[in-house]
Amino acid sequence: MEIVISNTSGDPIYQQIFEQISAQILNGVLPSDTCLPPIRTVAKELRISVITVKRAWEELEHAGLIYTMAGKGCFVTPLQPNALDEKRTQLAGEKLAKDMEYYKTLGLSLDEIIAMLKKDYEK
Amino acid sequence: MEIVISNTSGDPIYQQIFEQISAQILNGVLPSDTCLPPIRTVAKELRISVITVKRAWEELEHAGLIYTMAGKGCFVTPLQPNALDEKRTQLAGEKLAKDMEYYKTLGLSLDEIIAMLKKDYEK
Amino acid sequence: MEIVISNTSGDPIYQQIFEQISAQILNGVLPSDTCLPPIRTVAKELRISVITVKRAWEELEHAGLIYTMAGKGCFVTPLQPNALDEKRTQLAGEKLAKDMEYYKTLGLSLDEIIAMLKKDYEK
Amino acid sequence: MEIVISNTSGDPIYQQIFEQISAQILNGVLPSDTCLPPIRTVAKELRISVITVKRAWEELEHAGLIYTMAGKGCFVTPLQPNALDEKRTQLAGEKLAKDMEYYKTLGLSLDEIIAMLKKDYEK
DNA sequence: GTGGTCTAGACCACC
DNA sequence: GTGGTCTAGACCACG
Repeated sequence: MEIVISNTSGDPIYQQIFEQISAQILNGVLPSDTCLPPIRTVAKELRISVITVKRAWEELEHAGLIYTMAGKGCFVTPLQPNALDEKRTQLAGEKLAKDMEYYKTLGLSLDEIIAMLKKDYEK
Repeated sequence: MEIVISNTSGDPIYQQIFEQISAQILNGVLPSDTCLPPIRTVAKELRISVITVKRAWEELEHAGLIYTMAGKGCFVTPLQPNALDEKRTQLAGEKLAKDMEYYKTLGLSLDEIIAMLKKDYEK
Repeated sequence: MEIVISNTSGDPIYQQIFEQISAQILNGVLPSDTCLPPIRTVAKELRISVITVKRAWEELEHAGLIYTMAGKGCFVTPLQPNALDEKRTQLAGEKLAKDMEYYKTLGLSLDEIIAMLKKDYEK
Repeated sequence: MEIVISNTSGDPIYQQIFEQISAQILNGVLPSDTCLPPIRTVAKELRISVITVKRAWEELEHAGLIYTMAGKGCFVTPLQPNALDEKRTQLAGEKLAKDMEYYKTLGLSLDEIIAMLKKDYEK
């Protein structure tokens, strides 16, 4: 399990953690019922507050990606492969739909967008 | 000149204004040397604070899209068509590059992204 | 707007606040776009931490019952009457379904439950 | 004697056990002086800690539903049928009274509650 | 002035 | 040992 925090990105730390963990769950790196490391351990390793990690864990639980057993730890929710796929495209879809509006008001054509996309994807 | 503000989007108001005006400049709706309306007028019409409009204008000036003549008003910066295009793709490109990272960590393939893109674009 | 906190109930404070405010929104006591009092004010009045109030507000926002405008305050989300009704019965329904299981394992008949219900309702 | 544990319900394990055993005692499935299995056996079968089972047994004893004979085991307390009934309605009544408050603050009418109740009961 | 985030440190319940 | 809750106090962004 790997987490990288950027202090310059502007996004809140708990959200960066959420995005990275959720991605790892959704693309199968963290399989069902995997036990996440204790929040205090993560906090120490990342040199951030326990509260901040907990906040990220809460968002994950709220999104239905992990479940908590008091006194034991937090675990990856068992999800059917198609449920995983659904969540994955849903998460990406929301972001993409929001950005599309902006691209369109900028007057970019669909082809222009796709061209830029391909260029970026290879990096 | 049209601006629509959403209270529920979560984005700060000044940024919503910036995005909409900049888009109108970059896609040619607002041609070179067009005089923008006084910030007090805009503030009244949108029922928001003058400070907020000022902040948006500042961002526009900082981006080199408008220039201010003290006592006279704010005007659209004259730009060569290719300069316009460059800024346009630059702005879109920054956003797109940032989002791409997320799509990739989610494990989406290029084809999947393009498919979703096409679907959204038609709406 | 009235909030009563019980330290003996065992339920966390933020949840008590959430339940009371959500109830007031759902039964129409707090109409659309009502501005909630600042979290610091509520915290002072209830003699609890700002964080605890904020936590309750977050849950309300997550439930789609209020929306936040940074720098201005928090407001009741405008909802169609039927949407209100739907949320209301949904919230109650979840709790009720959970309890029903227990009543059934206790071997209570439907009539027994209804009888107790009527007796309690009048209090 | 059957016990089912849910890791996702959020309720503590010892409480889940308590609710299920107490229900079985109160509705007569476990008659007077029945000997409960040793806590170590239960712990093994459910793959949980002995401490957790012990905790549930303690709650049962505290509720007057079982009694312990050191070195011999735990047994169901002999209760008159009407005493059983009393405890049963008392347990259910406490829960129901608590929930009623919430339903009422949500503005649900008695008829609405009963309607939902009937619908749920059949499931 | 408002809310948004992060911190450090404490106490409790559960296992 | 684990997570759950609450506290007080700080800094920043928005309006």
